[in-house]
This record gives sequence, structure tokens and C-alpha cells, in this order.
Amino acid sequence: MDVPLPHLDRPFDYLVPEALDADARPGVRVKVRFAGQLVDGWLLERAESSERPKLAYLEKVVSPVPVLSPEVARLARAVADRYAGSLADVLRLAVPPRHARAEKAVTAADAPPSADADADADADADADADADARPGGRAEVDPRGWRDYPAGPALLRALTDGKPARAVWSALPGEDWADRYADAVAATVAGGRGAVVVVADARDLDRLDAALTAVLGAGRHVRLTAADGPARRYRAFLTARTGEVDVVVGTRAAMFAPVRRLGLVAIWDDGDDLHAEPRAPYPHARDVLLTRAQLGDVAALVGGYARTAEAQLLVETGWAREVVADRAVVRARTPAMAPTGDDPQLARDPGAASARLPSLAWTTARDALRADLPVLVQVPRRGYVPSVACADCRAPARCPHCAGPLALPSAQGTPACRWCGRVAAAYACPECGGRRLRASVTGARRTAEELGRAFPGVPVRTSGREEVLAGVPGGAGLVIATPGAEPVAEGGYGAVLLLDSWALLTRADLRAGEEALRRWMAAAALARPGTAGGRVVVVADGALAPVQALLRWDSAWFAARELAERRELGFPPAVRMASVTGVAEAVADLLAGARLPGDAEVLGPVPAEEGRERMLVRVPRSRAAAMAEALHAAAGQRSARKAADPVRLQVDPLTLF
DNA sequence: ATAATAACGAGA
DNA sequence: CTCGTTATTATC
Repeated sequence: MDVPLPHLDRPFDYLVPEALDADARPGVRVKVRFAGQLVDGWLLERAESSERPKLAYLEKVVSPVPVLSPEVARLARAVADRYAGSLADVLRLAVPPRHARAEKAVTAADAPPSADADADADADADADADADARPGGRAEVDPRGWRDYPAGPALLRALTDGKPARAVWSALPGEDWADRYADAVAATVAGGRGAVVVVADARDLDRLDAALTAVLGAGRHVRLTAADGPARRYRAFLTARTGEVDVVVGTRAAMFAPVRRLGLVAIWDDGDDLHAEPRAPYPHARDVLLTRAQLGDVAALVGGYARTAEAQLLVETGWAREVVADRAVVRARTPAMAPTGDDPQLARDPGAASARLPSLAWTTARDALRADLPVLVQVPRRGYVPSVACADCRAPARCPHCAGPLALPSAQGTPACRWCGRVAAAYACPECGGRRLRASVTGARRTAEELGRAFPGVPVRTSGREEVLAGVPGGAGLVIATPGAEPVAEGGYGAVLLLDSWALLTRADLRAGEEALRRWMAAAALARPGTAGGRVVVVADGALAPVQALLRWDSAWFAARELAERRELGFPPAVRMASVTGVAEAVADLLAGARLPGDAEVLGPVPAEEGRERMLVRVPRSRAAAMAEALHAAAGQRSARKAADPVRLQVDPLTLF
């Protein structure tokens, strides 16, 4: 039943009229009369009989295409249970809205049975894969791309053999991750099975798409992303559902893609917050894919330059094996890295001063440009509240009460603390006594102008929200990019400058360190190895753990540390948390009605957006299912008695404070 | 939205 | 104690 009310989150029985008997197959969309009105629904299964004495008839079969596969139906139920949500909510995410014209086009093309089997076999790789689809005649996928990782070739073999291997992969700097993912998919296809790969954004998708076309040939995979529009999305969905292709790559929208004989689920860069679905019940792509692997004896690949605490947990619990390079290989591939303070000697070098760069950063960039190599400068995303620093000595302005970062809410406002909210009207710098403040975070555009002046005659490109560059040529040039928008440089960057990292690290967020490291590694990975002249300068205190992890290219170490800390503090993923958000009475009402497991802790309230408050419920991971069930049931009770104020339930929310 | 069912209170 | 009215609840 496609109604979001939690107390109606269960199947209902209907009679199938004679006329609809043929079309009424499991997985089709239907319309039924429910409580007097017509509502949409899903036909989950046919049965001979019902416990119910008197049944109404099915009103209509919306379309005879069984868009909901049994595997996805099972997955959706599991995801709903995990996230204390309703099946209907998950199905809304799992099955894209119907597009009648696209449906007609696909089913019409599908009718003449498989005349196109060899039609577009244009590459030898394609021919290989075709031959291998038959059991008995499978060829190995070339494992050379994975040879830098001792466990890599074995992983590919396991994929071809159809074993449910589970890997957490830490990519080397300079690694072409898209090619490696294409290898993994090809290995799976060689074993006669399909794959689902999820990436964070359109740029990553384009890259993976191209890599797959190169390895599998055209027409063997399909891209599924909401950004392509409803018609193309539905079309891609149907192409997969009908079994025409069995490799689906896409953004979050693809995590539920129906794939025939699914053999591999994979996610790249699982720390990117775009992987968290913003609609109820807020599932995370990594968790959906892992659930899928768990339910279906399917292999799983979780990869990134940086490792998340969640991925670390998979390794530590033994659920997955890590696929990492030896330290010697890491050292050989890593660019030369150096931290630099936010600079006391800034003014000494006139060029550096005009670029607002610490002198080490400036000389590093200058040297790379002289060697005719491109330079990448990573600057914080616009839209951040600008942090402020002393205008005289550039010491970061910190709150006198709690030492939190001060911020300027508007250009000419009074600085206020971002942690405790106190207004610092009469701020005086503790270092030099200065009373003037300046914004210490500057957007990409202004940085670009200033850098352009500092290096006259060098072409400057920017890549950010408005325009994201996929790649830049290899010669001398400056590239200013916000995190996530760094273009790939031909041959690698000669220098990568990570600026204004202080803004990243002081974010009042549990994941600030992990996120900073993730962004730095993503940028640093684009530099040449140190042996080929690649250098990275990070403007941050070299003693900080995320900076240490970057310098050593050891995000596994950082993730283990992070996870240990979360265990100590009792934060996810070491425990399972749920947040309950709404007006105070509604939140209290829901929690009062929830039969939470005995060892559940209820924390809060903390104020949330406008008039609402938020409570957190924390349980050990072994009680996760019981907590979700209790909260869902409590939400059901509330909706059954038509409680007015809505309450939002979020399991493992991305931000806790 | 609507029907069933439970709850309630008045009058026999 | 029964009947009719009203609140409540489940909805195939």
C-alpha cells in the first residue's frame, strides 16, 4: 500500500478479478480501493486463499510490467526495518516514478527476443565477456591493475568464481579508481553475474561510465541517476529490470537497481555525504548495498582513497577483508608531503604575501610551475560561514569563553562563536592585542584572482559548484578547486596546496577530522608521486591526527583511531543511534510510547531547527533491530490515533549535533 | 472517507 | 437491562 502511514506498514489481501488475472503478477503496480478511496499499491504476492473473510477486488493493474523484483522487495523490507521506516517510503526510493512513454519504448524494443545479442560487440573485451557468460568457458580478467594490492588479484578471481568476497579497498594515490572498479565489474561479468556500482556525483559517474565502456564495450551496462531526468531514469531502470543489461552504475538512485543474477555491489568514496539519502527513511547507500550483499550472498566492494570509520568496522568485525598496498608501495607512490603553519613569516616573501599563501606553499607552487607542471589549489566550498582571524597577526579568532571558532554572520556583523553562540563584541586578539578582524576563509574566485596576480602569465582555471572541470592539460597552470571538484591533471599535478584547512578541522562536527582527511586525500591523490616531483603542502598543524594520516598516507590508521574514539564516546558506528525530531510534546509522546530495549539510553533534548527539539536514542549494535522496531511501532501508534505534530525518525543520522 | 465496534447514558 | 446515540478505531 503506497501510503506513508507507519501503522499501515503491512500487506493487505485483495481478490483478483478474472480480467486482471494475467497482468496481476507479483511486482506490478496496482490500484485498490482502501477505506473508500483509490490508492496506489504494490502486488507483493499471489495466494490461493486468505485468512480474511471478505475481500475487496483489485481495482486496476497500473502496468503489467513487474517493476518490483522479488530481490528488491526483500531488500526494501530489510532497509525499512533497519531505518525504522515504512516499506512504502523505501519503495518510493527503489522504483523510479513510472514514465509511460519510456515504458512503451523499452517493452516494444524488448518484444523481438534478443536479436541484438552480438549486434554491438565492437570490442574484444565484449566478445570475451560474452563467451564467459556461459559457465565453463570463463576467462580471467587481467589483474594487472590490482597487482599493487596483494589481495587484489584474489579478489578479482573470487568475483569471477561467484564467491561473495567482501573488500574494503584503500586506493593508492594516483590510482585510477574507475579503471579498478571496471576491472572488478568485468571480473564479475566474466563469471556470468551482474553488478551495481554507486558513486557520489555526476563527475565520478562519467568517469566510471567511460572506464566501463572501455572494458566491457558499449551496451553492456547502463547508467542510472536522477540527474538524467525522469524518462531516462525510468528507461535505464527498465533496461536493468528486463535483464537486458546486468550492470548498473549510478548515483544514490542506483542503489536499489534491479539486476539479474547480482554478483557484486560496490561503492566508491563512501565517506561522501551525498551517499546519504535525504528522503525518509534516510538510508545510506553504503548500508543499502551491504544489506543487499548480506541478503543475497553477493560480493561487496567498499573503496576510497580515505577509509571511513564504518568501513573500518567492517574490517575489524571480520565482515570484510582489507585490500591495501604494502607500505613500500605506498611510499613509492605518495607525493612528498609537508605541513606548514598558518604563517608567521608570511610577509617576508612579497609574492607569497600578495597571494595570501604561507611561504612554503608559495615556493612549492612556484617550483612546480617552473618545471612546467600544473598546480592544484584546494579551497573551501563557498557558502561556509566565513571564519575570522586577527587582521594584524592572522591568529585565528577564538571565543574567549569556550575557545570555539568565531564567525561573521554577515559582512559587517558582530562576530559570534560557532560553538556556544556567545557574541564577542569587544574582541581583542590574545596574541597581539589587535582589535580588527578579517575573514580568513576566502572563496575560490577571490583566491583565483589573488593567485593569478602572484603568478603572472600562468593560466588560472577554477572548478567549483557552477562549473566542474573533469580534467586539465599537463603543462604549467593553476587550478583552483573546491573539495570534490578537483579535476584530474594529465600526468598528475606537480604540486597540490591544501589551504584554509583550519576551516575544515574546526567544524563542530563529529566527522570533521575524517572529512578533512577524505578531502585532502582526494586532492593529494591527483599529484604525481614524490619520485616524479609531486609535492603536497597542507596548511595545518602537523601534529594533528588527520594531518599525520595524510602525511603517511595511512587512512586505515586514522579510521581505526576514529572508530576507537567513537567506541569510547558511544557514537556510531560503534553503537546504533536514532534521532527523534519534532516539537517537544510530540517527541516526548513518541518516546513515551516506544517499548525500547532495556539497555537503550535516551539523550537530549538538544534544540533543532525552529521550535523543534531532538532526542537521541542509543543502543548497542546488537539491539539495533529492536530499537528500530520499537520506534517504528511507536510512530505507528501515533499515526493510528492521528497525532497532529509530525516526528522525524532517523537511524544513524549523518550529523549528531 | 466509512463502516465496524466499543463506550456510554438514559429510560424502561 | 436494553436500546439508541456517540466516540473510537481499523480500513483487505
